[in-house]
Amino acid sequence: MNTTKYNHKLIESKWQKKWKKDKLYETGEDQKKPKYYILDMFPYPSGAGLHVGHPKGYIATDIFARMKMMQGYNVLHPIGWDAFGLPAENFALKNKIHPRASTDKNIATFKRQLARLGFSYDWEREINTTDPEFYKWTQWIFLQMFKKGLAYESHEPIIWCPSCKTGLAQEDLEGGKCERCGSDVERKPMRQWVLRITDYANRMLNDLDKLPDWESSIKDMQRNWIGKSEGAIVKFKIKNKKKELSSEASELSSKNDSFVTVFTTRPDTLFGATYFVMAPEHPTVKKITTQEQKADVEKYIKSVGNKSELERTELAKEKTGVFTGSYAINPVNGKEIPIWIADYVMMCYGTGAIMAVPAHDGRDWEFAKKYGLPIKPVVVPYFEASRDMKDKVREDMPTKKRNVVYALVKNSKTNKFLLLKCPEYKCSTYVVGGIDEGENIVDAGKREVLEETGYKNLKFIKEIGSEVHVYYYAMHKKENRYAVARCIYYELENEERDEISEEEKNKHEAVWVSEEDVDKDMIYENIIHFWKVFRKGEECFTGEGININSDFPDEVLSNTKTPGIGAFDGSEDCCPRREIQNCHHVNSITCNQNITKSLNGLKTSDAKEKMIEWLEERGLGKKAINYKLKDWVFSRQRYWGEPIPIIHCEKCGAVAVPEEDLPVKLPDVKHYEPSGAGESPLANIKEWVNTVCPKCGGHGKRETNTMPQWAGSSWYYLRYIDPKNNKVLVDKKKEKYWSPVDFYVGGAEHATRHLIYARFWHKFLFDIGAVNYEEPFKKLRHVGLIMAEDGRKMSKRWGNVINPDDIVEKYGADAMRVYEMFMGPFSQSCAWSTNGLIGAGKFLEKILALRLGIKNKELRIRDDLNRLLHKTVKKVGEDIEGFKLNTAVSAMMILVNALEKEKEISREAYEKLLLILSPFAPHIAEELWGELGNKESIFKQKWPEYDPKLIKDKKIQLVVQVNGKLRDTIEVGADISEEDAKNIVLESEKIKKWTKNEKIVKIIFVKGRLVNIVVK
RNA sequence: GCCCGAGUGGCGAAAUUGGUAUACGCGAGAGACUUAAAAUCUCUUGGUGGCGACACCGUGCCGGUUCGAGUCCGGCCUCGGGCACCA
Repeated sequence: MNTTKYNHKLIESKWQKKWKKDKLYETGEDQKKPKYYILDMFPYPSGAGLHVGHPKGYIATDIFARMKMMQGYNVLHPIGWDAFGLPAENFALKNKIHPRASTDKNIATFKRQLARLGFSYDWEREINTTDPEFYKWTQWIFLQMFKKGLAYESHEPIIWCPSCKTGLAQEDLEGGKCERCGSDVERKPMRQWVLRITDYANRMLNDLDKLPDWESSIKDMQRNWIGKSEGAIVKFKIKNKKKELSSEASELSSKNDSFVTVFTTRPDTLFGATYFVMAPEHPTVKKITTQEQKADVEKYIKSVGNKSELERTELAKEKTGVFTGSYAINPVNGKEIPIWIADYVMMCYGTGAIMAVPAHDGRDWEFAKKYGLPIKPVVVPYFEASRDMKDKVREDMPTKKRNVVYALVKNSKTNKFLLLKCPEYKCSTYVVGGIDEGENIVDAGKREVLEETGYKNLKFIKEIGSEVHVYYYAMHKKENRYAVARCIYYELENEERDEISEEEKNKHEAVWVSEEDVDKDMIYENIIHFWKVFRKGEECFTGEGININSDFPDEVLSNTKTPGIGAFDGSEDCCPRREIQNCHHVNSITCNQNITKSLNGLKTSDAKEKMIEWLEERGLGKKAINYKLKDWVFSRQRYWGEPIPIIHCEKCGAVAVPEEDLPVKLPDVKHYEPSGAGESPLANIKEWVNTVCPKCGGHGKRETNTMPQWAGSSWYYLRYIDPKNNKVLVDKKKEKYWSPVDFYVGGAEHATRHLIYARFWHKFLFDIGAVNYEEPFKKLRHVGLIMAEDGRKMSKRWGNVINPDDIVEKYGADAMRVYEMFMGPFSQSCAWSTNGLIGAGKFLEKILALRLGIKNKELRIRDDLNRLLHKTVKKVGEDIEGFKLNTAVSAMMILVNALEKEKEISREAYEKLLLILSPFAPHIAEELWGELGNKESIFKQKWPEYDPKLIKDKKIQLVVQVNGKLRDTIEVGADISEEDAKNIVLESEKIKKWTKNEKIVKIIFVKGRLVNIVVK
């Protein structure tokens, strides 16, 4: 190589062959060395092959892995194939080839494409989820779950994709449609296997806090997905309905009444429950609908059934519903409230029924307004003076309760509002005053306006919102005030006005303010609150506050005939959903002997607690936690997946395939199209299906459903550690050394599926003692997409796909690697730019050209250049560690630009440059390294070190500011003292210009950085 | 509606976490080499004013804290991602 142009094809293939031959990237097993396990989310080998966006993450991990190798770690950096599942099967169906054949072909393509980029994967550890030796262990894990009761059969309606002809999990939906084909999905009752992931919901949620090196956005997404809500379940008695409705006669249900249970996060608002709503599919609906309402209800249920899932959620703007004719009894006040059905209540969340509190829930409010249902406020906003202010409540002072009126007055002629400006507090308020004993609030407001502003003629318009409570310390009265404030809105009839007293004049000034400026100088939240309510119109109050209207009536308190806690027996009409019935998370509050008679005056959090206590004492409800996360629907009625290792026997039921019989191999079939009848194509292979029951030896039939695409990926990272072990899924000693994955990199789209499933399986494996750690992935980073040059996603549809093969062919693997790292922050999505790629190529060519200036004999490197070299070594190392690969590249560019200006450069400097470049551009670095006469691979070298002493600048540009504005920079010694700096700075002509006529107030000195002269 | 994240030149983006805003790269313009083009090299490149040194403005918008704000606080606007009638 003599020119600056280099033949990338030649050197890339040369070194790829050599590295392979020398087994350079074989994983070390010397457990005395520190280990580093760096993992990419393994690819799904689709038929389309790779585009340039796919390898971005692999390039980054490869750089990281190579640096760790050079730093002396045992590095595990494996790759494999996630190849079961719908996409592969649909591809095979479309192209009329067997999925086995198409999958093998796709893998070969992917492998070839990846190999060209020169990755340091240890191919000895390659895995493939469709390999029976691999999925044997996927099946084994399923069996362990089955044995622990975590895998169970269910017949509940599930999401069904009519186009893919299979059941799906909640996670397989995207915007209410099938994530694979975009079809509208249906609900279909069918037999299915389900994994009890909800049992792990709380642990998965809490343990997120143990993962400081995960991106917080992904943790937030998981928290959101798990969706924990704390609250209570409450039983509502159905009026005039006896237990004969119940399908089962429980010995605990000695009472004859029938109940419906709701879940609520706001038990404190139970007194405001003025009606009751069930989901249209709720099993109890049929039983409680009265004869008169039957026709309406049936018609409504039918109309809801015709709506797709999507219409019902996203597009349903207006709420609809219908009265069932029955009433429920509100347990806290004995009131009869109508039971409606409405499709804004979902069968799939909570208990499928709600208590409606229109005063404090937006949806209930909307519904109540539409259907004229009563709205009863039971919580009011509460404000306490904030901590820093002088009016903070004082424990040592008495408290006086007062009823207060806020008078909001508008002059319609000028469209302005009357406010009082208080100079003392630098704020404005409405006219505010106490209501005298026996005085009407409207009159009180008028009186106050007259006294404080002199305006005589006001017309009452309406009251704004409901009352608010304010607690503060009244300085002038030396007492705490608990004010119950209401706001009355008046309009000015005419501008007739009395003189007001001098005293009032001094306190505040009456001003008229336009609508936009009303809240400008308002500082008290309680004052602002009413203004917001006034402007937005009537809205329900969903926040926290103080309870009102919440007295337990005597007849309810004295009623001893309340049902016991035993009524939570899970009987169907009580609570049809398992999550609630068998809720493990219930904590009983210890019984309180004092009878609670009212929740009035309690803050929301206290009111919740008290209410739960009250309900629990009477067996009317209990504390409960609900999750959005649903159990994982785990069976697919399709061919291309791991067979579920279960045998059905008429006598013994579902029986596990004995472990020694694993794997249950996926049989070869001619026709693998899904039937659509809710059976997998495997059902047609009689000789495979019919078998012997392992338990009784009688006739058994194999389970014909297969596992979903996400099964293998839920544990594959463990198999890399010990890929050929045929005794256990992973040797526990090896696992202890290599686990957890130190660094995991992949797409953010896996935040709520793969990463939730894998954490679930891992925790299960931990529980059964198969692995050593509770969490699989220590550090997680997500890779940003590469968009096409036109800013759209790369897709066949737009014809904007760039194939890495073409890029490698034309510009070389190294240029592509450097460019993809340089294009922007790793996790951010970014558009491809061919010009940018060419720029990266130029950078490599510059390095190539530099070698012509190398002097082999001793060459003293200039101090400033040497400093830059060491700084760059430091920065590149730290940036790789912090995954700031774009700035690592830019740092190297800066160094190269500086070296380029030199006529001669030292061999040592050049070698250091090559060492830090090598993870990014392994082929060219290895080639140049060899060209210098080195016999051993550059990747066997030690990562270069920098000298911290050398890095320190001797001279700095001292920034000189006057009043924060840059006026001069002066070169000084880096360790200049404050005294010297000030003296030098004040001598500067440029600075004198700005300071000569001014008075210097003070001088700020920041060591090694700047001087700021403050003048007046 | 709720939960994240982000708004900096013509573009991709930097900024030692409160201390010279726009590093590095791309693009553009001018010049050198060339018969010419490509490639390569050199210079210029936030805006306004000025021949100029220089001055003023400038990190989505408004306000605040500070000697000093792209960075911190409060209130908006816009875009991206996730969830979504979640009771």
